[in-house]
Amino acid sequence: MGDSTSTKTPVYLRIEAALGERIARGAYRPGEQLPPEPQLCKEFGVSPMTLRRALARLSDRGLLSAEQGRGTFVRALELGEASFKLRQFTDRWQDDSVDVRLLAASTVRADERVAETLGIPVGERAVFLRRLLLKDEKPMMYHTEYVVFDARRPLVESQLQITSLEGLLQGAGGEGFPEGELTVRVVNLAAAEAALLDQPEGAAAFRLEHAFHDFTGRPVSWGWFLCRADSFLLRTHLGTRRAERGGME
Amino acid sequence: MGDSTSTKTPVYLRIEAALGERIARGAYRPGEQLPPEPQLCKEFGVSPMTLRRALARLSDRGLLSAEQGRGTFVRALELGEASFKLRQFTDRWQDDSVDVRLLAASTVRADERVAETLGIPVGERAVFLRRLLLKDEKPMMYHTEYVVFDARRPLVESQLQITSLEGLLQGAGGEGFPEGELTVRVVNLAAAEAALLDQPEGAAAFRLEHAFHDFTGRPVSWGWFLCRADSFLLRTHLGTRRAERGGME
DNA sequence: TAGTGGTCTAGACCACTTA
DNA sequence: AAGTGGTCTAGACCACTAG
Repeated sequence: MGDSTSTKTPVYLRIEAALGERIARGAYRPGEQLPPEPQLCKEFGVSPMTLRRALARLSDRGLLSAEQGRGTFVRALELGEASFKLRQFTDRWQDDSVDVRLLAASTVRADERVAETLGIPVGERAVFLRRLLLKDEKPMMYHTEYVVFDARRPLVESQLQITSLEGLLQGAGGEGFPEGELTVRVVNLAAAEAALLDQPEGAAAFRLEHAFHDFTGRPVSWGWFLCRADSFLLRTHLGTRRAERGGME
Repeated sequence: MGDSTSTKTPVYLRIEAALGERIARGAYRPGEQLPPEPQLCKEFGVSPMTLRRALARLSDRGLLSAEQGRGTFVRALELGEASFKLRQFTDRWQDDSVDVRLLAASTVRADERVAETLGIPVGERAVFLRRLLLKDEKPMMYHTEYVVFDARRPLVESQLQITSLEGLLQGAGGEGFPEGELTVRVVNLAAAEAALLDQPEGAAAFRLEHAFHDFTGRPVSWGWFLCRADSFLLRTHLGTRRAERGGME
């Protein structure tokens, strides 16, 4: 008597919720062993596969750890298990008040760093792009990007037409490319960057670097976003509570 | 030719790898529909449940999206789907060369901010802790923490005995508490903080804030780590390649 | 209506741990 | 040997989408 989780919810989700609730309330304590699967099957009146589906999800969430031959145990909360989704980082800019202003678009000769990152010879041509992203007229992100020049692929044109953040996030080398790496660092803004972002020189900022590759593994694009410290953060919840749904709060 | 994934690998993992490979090589392109499940079952010679397990994992990884009644489709790579694991953030400090130095341990009267965050009246007693974390004698993180004072729970003592980073990450309010929130921001270091971290004043730094609750949802602990910009970053891979395993690279 | 994915069953067999 | 979790089967029935 308790959970009247609208009867249409799949059984495995209800079991997941029920067990998560017990952990949250302390009925099952960290380190404790859960009842064996056959017993839980009887308790919930389901087949092994269904029960295991619920347990697997709880394990994925880091709440349980199953050890073959020993049992299933409640895991103590570990900071290291936390994971941050980039989506929340940019969610608030996903509306019409966001403006993408193209500051520069040209081809340049690759210097040493660009050449190495893009896997091309020094001096080779590369597309160079700079954008400023504004929300309600206020600058929020400053984007720099280098794209391998390829006459057969009209990347330049499609890139130039990007005027929304969604387009930029998907189009930043991502259009159809299957591999990418992202790195988040923290930096002090240089004078020019700070000025564009309407921040004092040396202000702290996130630096979100991205690199994309094509189907053969060759680099295609490399760049980074500088994000104002006062407008961006990463947040996550650790533990039993259900993950945040939308992202609005 | 190709994958001789040691014959002991479970079938569902081999199917996941095989399909992921096709996406990575461009055999299945973003937006394309996958063959229907019955066909894939025949191709791989497995039962529906096993195939679906592989598909479910690929969906979880963001490579596929299944739509009931329509089909299963290859998803284009989206920046927003990226997720960063905090583990990598701290992994490199998980050895014996890390030293935890206790700078302060006392009880204080909660000021307005502490009181609000910990959910106690202003002026109530709280445990105050400051630690400096060093690696090879070099300061890396600066930790500040407030813990609700509770005479029945000898948190203070157990906290004082923490001398390893592992202990601190698990013990930072985490010991047996089922809920927590983490926030990553970027800040400029104040003079005192910078001095302790051997950085110039105003240097950019990560600020990892943590808040923990007990089984009834009441706040127990609140604090934050300041992390040198040159020693910390968050990195992730987007796309088909298998997620990094250990964290060492 | 035909075809798709989503859930669930009631077992089987295997791998591992503990005693 | 007994008990644990891990994998897998060969179906069933349902919900949804499309023609």
